[in-house]
Amino acid sequence: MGRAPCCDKASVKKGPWSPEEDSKLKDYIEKYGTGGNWIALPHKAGLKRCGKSCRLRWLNYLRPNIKHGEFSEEEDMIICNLFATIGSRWSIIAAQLPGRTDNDIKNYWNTKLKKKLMALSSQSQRKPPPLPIPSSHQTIPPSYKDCSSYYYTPSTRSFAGFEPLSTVQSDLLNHNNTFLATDSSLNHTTPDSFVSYYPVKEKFLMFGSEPSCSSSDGSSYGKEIKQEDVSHFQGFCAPNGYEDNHKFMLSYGNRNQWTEKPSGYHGETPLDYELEDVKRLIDSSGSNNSCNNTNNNNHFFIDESKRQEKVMYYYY
DNA sequence: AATCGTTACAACCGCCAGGTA
DNA sequence: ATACCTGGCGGTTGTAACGAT
Repeated sequence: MGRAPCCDKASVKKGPWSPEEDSKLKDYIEKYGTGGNWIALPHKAGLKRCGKSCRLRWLNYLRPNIKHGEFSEEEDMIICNLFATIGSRWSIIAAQLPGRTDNDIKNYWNTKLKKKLMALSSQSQRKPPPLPIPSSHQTIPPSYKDCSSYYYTPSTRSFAGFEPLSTVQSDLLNHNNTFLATDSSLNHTTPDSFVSYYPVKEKFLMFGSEPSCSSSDGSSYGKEIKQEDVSHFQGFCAPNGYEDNHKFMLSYGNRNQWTEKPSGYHGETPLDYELEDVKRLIDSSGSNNSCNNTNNNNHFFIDESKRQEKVMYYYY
């Protein structure tokens, strides 16, 4: 059999927390900790609240070092990056933003950031410029053959190659909209190599993941990204014009290859704004952005030198 | 000043994975 | 082996604050 029920829902208080309740909860946790049992905590602390409610109140509001107020452009950028990479996994995103909670970020995204991007999107109702795509599906611009990946700059209509751009926590990618593949068909069987696909409506978007900072207070809240969890990551996908039948450019190690849409991929998009808008937002924060988080527990940092290279897309 | 619409955010709800009896 | 609890998470809702008319 299991444990006793967590609380009698009929007798617990709901709704906004009063300053007295906040004070009781804060005092209790500062004195005794949570004891690893949120369900028992409210009774011990003299609160008529559900344990879940206490936990939420503590994590989202009362916990030390919680940051409230405006998000910086740098934070915007990190959120956009990670959202584009892993979707709405707010707790993971929050773990990269010191002092921010998943709830905070979720609210911020839903109420402000998404609209900001949508507004940018509506400003640019335009087709992408024609691209100098290689005629063969199996080739890449010759001058970039030595590059692990390359990207297209719309403003200059040019390509540039770049180094392996980023790493990503492997378990970040276990996401509905993400596909992992060790590509045996390409004889590329390094255990930690994989290809990942991130869809964006009509175009496809690949952000090199920018795992950065661990949670703000060193608590267990959020997931820490550990270096050893990281696999080298190269990924790229591209649409076949505006059709559904997308071709994907795979890029990993020194290999680049066009391929068919992966089986099992159904292409529902997590984003409904344009890649360029996201990119513009990221670019708009300027070149002096850096992750200044000095938390010594960080396992990651943002490599700003790679930021401009994050977005790659290709048409053919 | 009153009303209505919008925004921001705190809190709740329901689901799930993992743990425990 | 199984039922069920707990903690964690993402989605959604409720409401106070604010702004426009």
